[in-house]
Amino acid sequence: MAEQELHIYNTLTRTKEVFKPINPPHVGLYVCGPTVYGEAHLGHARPYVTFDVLYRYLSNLGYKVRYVRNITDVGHLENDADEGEDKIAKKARLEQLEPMEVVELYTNSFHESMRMLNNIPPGIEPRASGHIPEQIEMVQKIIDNGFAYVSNGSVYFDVISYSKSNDYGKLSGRIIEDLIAGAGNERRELEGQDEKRNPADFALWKKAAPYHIMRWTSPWSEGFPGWHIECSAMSSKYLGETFDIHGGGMDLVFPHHESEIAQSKGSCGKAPVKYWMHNNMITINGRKMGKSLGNFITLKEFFTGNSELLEQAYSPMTIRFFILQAHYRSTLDFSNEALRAAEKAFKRIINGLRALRTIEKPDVASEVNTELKTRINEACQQAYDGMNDDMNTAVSLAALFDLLKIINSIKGGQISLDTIDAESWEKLRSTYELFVTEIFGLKEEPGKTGDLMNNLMEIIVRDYSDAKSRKDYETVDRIRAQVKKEGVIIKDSKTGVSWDYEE
RNA sequence: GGUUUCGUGGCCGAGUGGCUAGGCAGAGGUCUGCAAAACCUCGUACAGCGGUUCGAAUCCGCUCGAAACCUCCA
Repeated sequence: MAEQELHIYNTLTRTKEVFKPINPPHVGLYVCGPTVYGEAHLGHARPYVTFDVLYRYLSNLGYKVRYVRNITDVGHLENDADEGEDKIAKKARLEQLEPMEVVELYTNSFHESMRMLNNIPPGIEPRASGHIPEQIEMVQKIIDNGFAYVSNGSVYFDVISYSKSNDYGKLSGRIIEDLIAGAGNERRELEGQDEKRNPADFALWKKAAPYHIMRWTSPWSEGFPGWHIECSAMSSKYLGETFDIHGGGMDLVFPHHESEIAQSKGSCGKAPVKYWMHNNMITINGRKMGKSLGNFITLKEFFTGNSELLEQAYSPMTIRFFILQAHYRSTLDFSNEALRAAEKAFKRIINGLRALRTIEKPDVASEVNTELKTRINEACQQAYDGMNDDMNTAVSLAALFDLLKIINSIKGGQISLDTIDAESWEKLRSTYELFVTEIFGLKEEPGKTGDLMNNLMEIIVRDYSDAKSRKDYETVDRIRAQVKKEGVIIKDSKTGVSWDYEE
């Protein structure tokens, strides 16, 4: 059915490329995970939903995907403060908790949010703190190769030395001379700046200041790993020196991913990644939602509605759908109105799924409607075309809405099943089911459709239907009014009676 | 200051040389004991000004506006 190849936009080449795995059918996928020093917010949901859909789609295409997403629990320097201080250590002091307590708290919370968003857990979720030896080993290799130097117990990557034989700045489109000069911009004087040979150099290992809590022994000092080395060390450990896809937010392109490339090439001489994929930001009032801007809304707040910026609670599936409605490389603007629209649209899609599952298709079609057949074929094709064109979920979703109209028309009696041939019906059914549940990962909201509820409603709906066929409208109205009190709506249609939760 | 990106109808959001995106909201209609749902119809939108072209929302230039990165950041 998917007769087109998957194209993905590669930040490295700034073009859409045909996706060809290095060792098919295996695919290595690495996504930068969270730094667990705070609650995950809406902005965090974007890459994890985006790359979850990629993971699901690749798997569906038959690839064996190894999906690795790290947990950053080592903490990095905080540069917006007066002093350099470990993020996790700082939070620990403020809350009177052990650093690893903070790490556990927010890691668990993160996992809970991911589970609610129906993201499939990565196959491997390595923690930076559990891979200190690998990071030290990699730093040593870079030193041995002459691309790093030790200065006062810290180790820095030597950008100038590296640039003589490599293109530092290729991924982010930066010009090395500008970086080396470090002039023109309003860079602040950062701690340790005087230890560097050049402002563009970045830390591979930092000697711990006395107040720094998280520290490990290394050949150079008691300290902690630099800002970018964990991803390099862990991705190469689990996916090999060169792997297929590396994903993350656009804000990580420089310096994080640029430095990952440099570290890998500096240690083993190979470029680490074939396809770099970056999702765009979620904005609020036109500005990036971010920790440092203080304009973020946590996922938990969305789920509970407990925020002054929110007019109501929004379910995890609403959030997921909201993200899917835009292309991942576009900015996506948050607003209550947009969320409410996503909520209603999601509901329609999921109701369509429920309807679809109740439709029984007779084996024979009396008179086939060729126009309808074409419409089904085109919509199904468009669903795949959208995904194949750099994962354009917005286009695929539009195709699903076209299929949804057909499903609802069948259910509502406007289209007769007799006019659809068996093959087209099966295509419609399987495509809709596959895209909604498997590829987009949308599902009925948990707790809303327990078996008990379904069974009880079955009884009630039967009485309702009986009363209706007797034209006992007094009973009909009474039943409807009673269930409405419990937040359930009974809906009549030509093909039967169904029920749903009230808005 | 440097680099890059963007500006689409009331809102969100695809598209990127000629062909209806889609969703939400709104208007009208069909169906219906009523209601809800569903279905059908309706919006001639592409920041502004020039240019290229038979033809531009889509390419080029300028103007205006916004954002991201250059510092931890999804």
